[in-house]
Amino acid sequence: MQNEVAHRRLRELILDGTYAPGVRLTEVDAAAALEMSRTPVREALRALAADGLVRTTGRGVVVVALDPGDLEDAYQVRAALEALTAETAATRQRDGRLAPADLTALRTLADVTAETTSEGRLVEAVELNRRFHRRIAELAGNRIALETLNRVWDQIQVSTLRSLKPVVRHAHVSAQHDDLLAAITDGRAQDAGQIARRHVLDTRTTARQPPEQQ
Amino acid sequence: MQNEVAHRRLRELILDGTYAPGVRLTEVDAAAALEMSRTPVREALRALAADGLVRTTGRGVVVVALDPGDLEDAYQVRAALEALTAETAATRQRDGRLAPADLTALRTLADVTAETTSEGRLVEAVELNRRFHRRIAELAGNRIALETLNRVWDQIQVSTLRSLKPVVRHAHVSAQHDDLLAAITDGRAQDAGQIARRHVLDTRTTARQPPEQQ
DNA sequence: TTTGCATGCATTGCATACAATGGATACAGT
DNA sequence: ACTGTATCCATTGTATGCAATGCATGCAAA
Repeated sequence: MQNEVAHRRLRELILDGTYAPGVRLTEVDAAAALEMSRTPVREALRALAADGLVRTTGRGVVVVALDPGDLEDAYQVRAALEALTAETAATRQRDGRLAPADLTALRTLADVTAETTSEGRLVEAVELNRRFHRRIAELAGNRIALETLNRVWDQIQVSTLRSLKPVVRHAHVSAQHDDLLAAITDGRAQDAGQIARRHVLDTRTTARQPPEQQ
Repeated sequence: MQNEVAHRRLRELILDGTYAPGVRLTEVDAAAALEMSRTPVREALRALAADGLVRTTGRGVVVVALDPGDLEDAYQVRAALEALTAETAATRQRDGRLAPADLTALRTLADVTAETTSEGRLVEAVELNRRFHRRIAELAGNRIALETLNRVWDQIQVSTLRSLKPVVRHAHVSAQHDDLLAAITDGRAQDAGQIARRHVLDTRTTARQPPEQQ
């Protein structure tokens, strides 16, 4: 199905910054770029709007960036949900419903993320960091929370990508990851939730406003 | 725009139970029912899928109902987010950023909801209850949280509508509403969050599985 | 110079024709 | 009877034409 292809490809292009916030996309342009007719592209643009990644104006769609207030709100939502997933994952661990392999994989992911971050490979670090957090949500086994978090992560990512800079206190970030992992491993559910919330709020960045381009 | 009309009308029909979970909808049927061509209807169906209200099979869309596990997950997400919005609303009240009129309106809404519930007018009660909770989220002023909650509310509503029954402990529910309102009015943010979470989890119901119809 | 207005044009909204797909059904062979 | 297979048909997927919309541009009038 070409509309799914279009949706996936356009989403990639937005999340990796190729289409920056403020950039305008018309159906015909996107159709030409993806070499398909307007119909599937049109549906893909609608889907991106539902994802909150673009805003439809009367005149094509525009890649969104959250204003600083909305971005703060998004972090609050993310913190609440990641506290939930961390707590749930820890509970499942305590009840013996997590495979040991899951935790070692998470351990590895945390290590690789720390290394990549400390070396300043920013784009990779963003991707790995997201995978670490997603993995925890997956371990919680809450499908609704995972889907919701995916939306929020997307919106935060597109809004902060332009202002990527070396993580200043990367040792702090890595330590929080370690603490979180330890709490989950020990099945300390409440701790895990609180650490996750604290961590998300500590990594808040502010958005740069998008230039209303084209 | 007809696609918006189609989206709105189909959403209504699903949320009020006219199209029950498990019912299959084809593009042509829906187009005929709404008296428009397939194109806008098709977009509306896609939007409903993005809302999580229908699931697209290769053969038309099917009105979803969450299975018991997913429904439980949805309540967990709802509890986490309503804790956030209640806490935020209370904080704003404490900081004097809420208008007194907002709180009296909420007070009235709580009273009407209690009355309707105690009289067993179920459909109205569902609507009023949702408005009460939505109003609090609006007072929190967190747009992202409100949008996210709307999705979760929709999914819970469509999954529980078939099993509506008189609220057994309606006095308990009303008392929790009153407690929540009091905590917000007093600006007791942490209390408000905890009461909201407790309340949501106390009102959990279990879903009846949809018949795979037609 | 500025404001109002008309006109053109880019772009989306909608309808419809046609292609592709995949599930159901009927039939043949064992 | 049972299984495999060919065929049909319902339904969606895609392309494209035409209508509607609204923004931008230029021109005229004050």
